[in-house]
Amino acid sequence: MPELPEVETIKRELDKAILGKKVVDIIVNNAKVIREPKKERFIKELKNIVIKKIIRKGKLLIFELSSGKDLTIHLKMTGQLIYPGNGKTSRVSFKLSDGKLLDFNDSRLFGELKLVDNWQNLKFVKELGLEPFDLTENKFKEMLEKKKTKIKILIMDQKFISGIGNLYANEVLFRAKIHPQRPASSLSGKEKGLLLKEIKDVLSEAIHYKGSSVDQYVQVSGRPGEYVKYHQVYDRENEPCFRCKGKVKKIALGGRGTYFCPVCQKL
DNA sequence: AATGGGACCTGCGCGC
DNA sequence: TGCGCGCAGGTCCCAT
Repeated sequence: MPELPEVETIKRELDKAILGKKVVDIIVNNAKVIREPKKERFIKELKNIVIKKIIRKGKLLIFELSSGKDLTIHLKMTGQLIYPGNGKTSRVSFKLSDGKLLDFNDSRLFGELKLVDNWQNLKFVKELGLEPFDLTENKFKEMLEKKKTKIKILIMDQKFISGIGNLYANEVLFRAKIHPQRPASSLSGKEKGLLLKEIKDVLSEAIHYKGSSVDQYVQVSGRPGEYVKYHQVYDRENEPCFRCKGKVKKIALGGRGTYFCPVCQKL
């Protein structure tokens, strides 16, 4: 499931691979992933435009185009961007001016491609919380103060803070020794500070290792990301905690698999 | 207001 | 072996 580190990895690779290139053709194998406008207009308005700039906001990728419009890409759970692609399993392929394909793969069809006038006007973007790296300790403490929500649910809320999904939420809380069901406002000042530090540290490390290849995520090159090796709790139910040798526990929280060490992370 | 559940989807792994 | 089922989780939507 691509979260901030995976999308950032993709963004950096795309900067090197396709920036400044022209889209010369669009091959649509499944129109469902094109959310707006309709397929015909999407193709027409993308043809012969140049990719001027690539931006990441939370888990969203944005291509700013020479036409003045923007192409936004949300990978959701199983989206992949592959370059150079072969077009074989793609939902949509973009043929570029270098003759190569940029493939958008997405087995589950949750992903979203949108061609919009201005990405900043998207509701999703307007409501998006701050980037973790833009947060100061004081600001973060203030944000947590009145929130009674369970801390894990809160840090996965894209309106609260952008970029953290289920995998990294589990990892971050383990490292900060905070139980996922703690009410956000119950954290001490020290815990809040440590939580923000671990959010930044874990995300930075994951970017360094080019993301976590669980499920379908791969880099643009098709290679896996290496951060899985460093996971402490995610997908480790009943395996020993690396810190205390207790057993990693799995519970459901907000319908999502939640992994933690009940010894290290007290309620 | 905040929380919980379902919907959207497909592929995989499990149990029988 | 093969089939059917449950589960995986990002986001939106609806009900309570």
